[in-house]
Amino acid sequence: MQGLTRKIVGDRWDSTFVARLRRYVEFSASDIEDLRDLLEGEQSVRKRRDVVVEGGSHAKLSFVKDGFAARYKVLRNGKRQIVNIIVPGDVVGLPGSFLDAASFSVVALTDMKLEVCALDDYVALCYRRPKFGLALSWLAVHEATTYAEHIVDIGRRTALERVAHFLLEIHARLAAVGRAAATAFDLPVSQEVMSDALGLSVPHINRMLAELRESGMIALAGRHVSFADLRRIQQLAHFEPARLTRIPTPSRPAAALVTKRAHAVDRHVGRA
Amino acid sequence: MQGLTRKIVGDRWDSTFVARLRRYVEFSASDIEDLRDLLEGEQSVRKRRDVVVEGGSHAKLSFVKDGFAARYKVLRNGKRQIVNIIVPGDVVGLPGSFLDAASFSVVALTDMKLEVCALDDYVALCYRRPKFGLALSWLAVHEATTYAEHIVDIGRRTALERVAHFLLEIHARLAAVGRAAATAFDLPVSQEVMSDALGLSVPHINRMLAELRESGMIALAGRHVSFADLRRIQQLAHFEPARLTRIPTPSRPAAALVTKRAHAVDRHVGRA
DNA sequence: CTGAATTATTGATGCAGATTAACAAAAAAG
DNA sequence: CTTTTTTGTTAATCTGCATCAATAATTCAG
Repeated sequence: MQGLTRKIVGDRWDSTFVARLRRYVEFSASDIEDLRDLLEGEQSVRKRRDVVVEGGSHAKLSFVKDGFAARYKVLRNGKRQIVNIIVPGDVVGLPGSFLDAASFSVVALTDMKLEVCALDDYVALCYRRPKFGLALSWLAVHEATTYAEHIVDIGRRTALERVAHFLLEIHARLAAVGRAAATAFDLPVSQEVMSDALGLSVPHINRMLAELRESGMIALAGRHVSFADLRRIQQLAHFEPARLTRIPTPSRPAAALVTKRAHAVDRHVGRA
Repeated sequence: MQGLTRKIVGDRWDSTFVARLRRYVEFSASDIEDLRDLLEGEQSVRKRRDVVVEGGSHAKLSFVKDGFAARYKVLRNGKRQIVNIIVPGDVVGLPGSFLDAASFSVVALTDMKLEVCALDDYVALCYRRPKFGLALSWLAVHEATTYAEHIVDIGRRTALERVAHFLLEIHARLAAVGRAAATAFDLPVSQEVMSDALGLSVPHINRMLAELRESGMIALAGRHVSFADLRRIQQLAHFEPARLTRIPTPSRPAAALVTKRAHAVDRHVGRA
């Protein structure tokens, strides 16, 4: 059952997603082999179509090889909130697989290429190679952190700061998987999408972009964004890149379990 | 190394947190034993103090036995955004353990009791019992989903809806761990905290609470909240409880890995 | 190449919610 | 019980951004 899969999958499938997983843990060649065997082949999704992630036992995990998507929710009043922009190297299907009702949907913002595997199979792999379970945890935590930053964005930043922060965040995420230059990138996203991601109206997004342009912080050529002065815009946006640690390797197999006394934490109050 | 730990920990430590983990996977008595052995003892944190989660290899996971906390970030302009309210049964230390710099902090909103274990030890346990790695993934995904809902809240709901949704969400989370009645609960949280969680000003929170009271949706007695008409307020808030699925058990040890053809997804567009 | 559909841009108007400032009511501290 | 600190409540004013509306510029489909 190996040869077949590998042939369909091709030889350099591992680029984006394995690179992503390797940010969290070290994987051996045989680990990667095992993962590769789970893949059911490449899927394409057209721009504007939903990326389907059936619930229950048919649930799938999809690794984004190429293209952009957005996870969103539509309220009864018709407003849409985009919760996350999905970029190459991301995994689609995590929340979807875990919740009965798909309370969130995912649309392709561009044509996409996905590598799909069944959640059940991935879980089985985790039992054989626990490393993958941990990698999944890290991935999920990383995603949660992205969401957390998004909350700060929407909750307490001004419109201008939000837009700036949004651009910087996407840039950083693309750069992390080698899809962006040092100070520029392509953002295949309309202003309407940005407005739904940032909780602003389209006209206002437009004005803020204009302001960033006029103040010389960014340059726009179609949907190519470049940062004129990275420092300055980072400062404006209160942006700080997330530096994540890797999963501790089990060097000491079942580490010394020293029992410690319970003690009160003694630190200062948490307000500024 | 067992007996000692167990004595300190006490006999019914498992109530809240194990109940929480059991929402995701089935655990045997011996699984629980192993987890228990990791615990370093109970910690107390006083109201208004930071819950410390050292980074790097000293990272700790803390299981909240009792009390409330808030994960937050303070911007340079002095504004604070609370990203998540932490309730009994939650785990503190996930993002903190994974990121180098503690970009978020956690304050105790009330006096708290925590059960602490070293992240390294938990990781080691995951290698021995992969189930725990998966449980951690589910926990993290669940948390991410909570965050996602919070983004929708702040991004696209009116102030009134936000406050209503906030109350309903906390209520649901408390009810899930047996800390709330069917239509009432205690919310040990000041209006300032609510304002920082919901991205609103304190006076406005106050008005919205008053409005909910006047319209007969809630009753407030000090910090005891009760819902007069659950349906109505749920409707107002666009609230739908999250129903999560459990981790598929590896019934078929290394499930049949059938290779499937790559095929394009064919569904309709994702807008309303 | 041409009309249709998105997407971007700009302006005028209104309102939701911020801000500021008191003051009342509770807790907490002493 | 008194003082201090924290929390809640209310009101007056101001503003950032939504909303609505119209037009230009693109992109897409045939």
